[in-house]
Amino acid sequence: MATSIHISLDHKCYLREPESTELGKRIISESIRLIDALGFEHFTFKKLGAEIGSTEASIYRYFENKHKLLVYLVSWYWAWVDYTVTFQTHNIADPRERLCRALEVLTKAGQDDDPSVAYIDERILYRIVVAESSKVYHTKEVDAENKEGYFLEIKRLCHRLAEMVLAVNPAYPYPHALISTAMEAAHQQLYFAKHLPSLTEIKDTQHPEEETKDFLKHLLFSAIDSIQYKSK
Amino acid sequence: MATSIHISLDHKCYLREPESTELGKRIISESIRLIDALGFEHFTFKKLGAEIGSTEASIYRYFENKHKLLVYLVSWYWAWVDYTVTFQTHNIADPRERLCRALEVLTKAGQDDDPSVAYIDERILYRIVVAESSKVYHTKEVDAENKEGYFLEIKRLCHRLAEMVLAVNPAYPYPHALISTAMEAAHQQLYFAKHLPSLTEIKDTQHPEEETKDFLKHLLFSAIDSIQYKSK
DNA sequence: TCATTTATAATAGTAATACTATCAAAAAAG
DNA sequence: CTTTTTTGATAGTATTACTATTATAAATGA
Repeated sequence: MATSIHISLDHKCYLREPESTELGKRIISESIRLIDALGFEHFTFKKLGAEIGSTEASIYRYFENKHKLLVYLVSWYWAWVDYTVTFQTHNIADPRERLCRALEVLTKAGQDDDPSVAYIDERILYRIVVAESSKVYHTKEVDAENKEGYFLEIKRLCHRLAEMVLAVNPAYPYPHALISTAMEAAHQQLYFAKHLPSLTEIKDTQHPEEETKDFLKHLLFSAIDSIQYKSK
Repeated sequence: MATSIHISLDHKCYLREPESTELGKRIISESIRLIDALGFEHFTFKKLGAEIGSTEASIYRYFENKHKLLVYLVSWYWAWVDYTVTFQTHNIADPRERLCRALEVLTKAGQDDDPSVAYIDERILYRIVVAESSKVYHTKEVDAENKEGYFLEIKRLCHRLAEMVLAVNPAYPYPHALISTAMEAAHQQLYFAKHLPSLTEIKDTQHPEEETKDFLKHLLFSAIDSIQYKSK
């Protein structure tokens, strides 16, 4: 991912497009740093304003509230993973290998050294996604926000991966459920490894992403393969 | 579960034991109703006070803040599931059948018609757990709260189920990861079925718990069985 | 039973959060 | 170089998340 790419979202969770201005980009890049440092509940627009040498009021011109900013960050992340999965799998003919590669991207999305967008630190963003992303849809407003298209990016990726599952075995009956479970588990297991280690065999030392990938690979392929293959 | 049982927690996330007084019990039973109705972010002690004809200040004598109240509710839920799993599986000799039964309890914990504790509506509590439980450990305070023992109940259940996995196949290398994934997925898939249906094949119509159970049963047993059996 | 401890209700108050409004200055666009 | 747009500075409001105080009510215990 050496050349610069552009990730655009399928919805407008913002008031003003943050990538269109200098201030907007600073809001994004510093909010990533600050949410990671403080945790989402302790993060406020006032603190962010102080951090970037601007004011609360100016930030409110870009995002209605901090929840919508989180939606933006998480949606951006899923759009980026979707792009990366597509890019990394497009010339792989074998369905099993393709799904394997996709799982690798999914579990190693936090390892990227070569950021594709200058003002977004993907490694820190990944930590935010692991720790906070479930909050974007665990709200009373989930149905209204779903209608607004706020979750299109994760749905698109889920569907793409589910199709890869079906390419391996068209008879597997729960491709989307399997993938959404894996997408959540990829983050959860890393979080558990770090904070609640007795809930997982994954160790936070060494290469937790690698171990998570192995666990998920085995989980997915045994589920897919234990259904007798039937072509469409 | 006809006779009354007593669920006690392994930690003190409260200031005063709520089950020891009339007010304490009203705090628990009405907070369950109110969190379900408003969602956790819109829920406040002031609103709860109004609901139960008491005051904010009185509630603060039982719980330091609303987060600790949620910890209490979710811990109670896991302790109750743990109790139910133990009760429902203790005379089943066959390891596979035992794990099956446990998975059934896990996915159908919201179906209980015959509440074991008078002031706790387990069906509503289950909805709260499905929608809000991940928030109890997704905070900056997770490590400190873990030290205080706030997550002992879920860890105990996870370990119990992991042992059931090992009883089926002692060679399976990720029993805790598998179970923690399943515990989370049981709730997530129900939530997705209701709010983000394109992420799952589970339908919210009819019997989503039954479908979730089938999905998880297949997922777990294919993972466990695809490792060659080796006895300890 | 009465004295004493303890729990609750009522009220008030503070600091922080989550915003909204106004207006002038600066920057960008035409 | 004028007009529009964006930002910064400031102020202000309602709500949240508490803490403190005191009077009363209830429970306890000698």
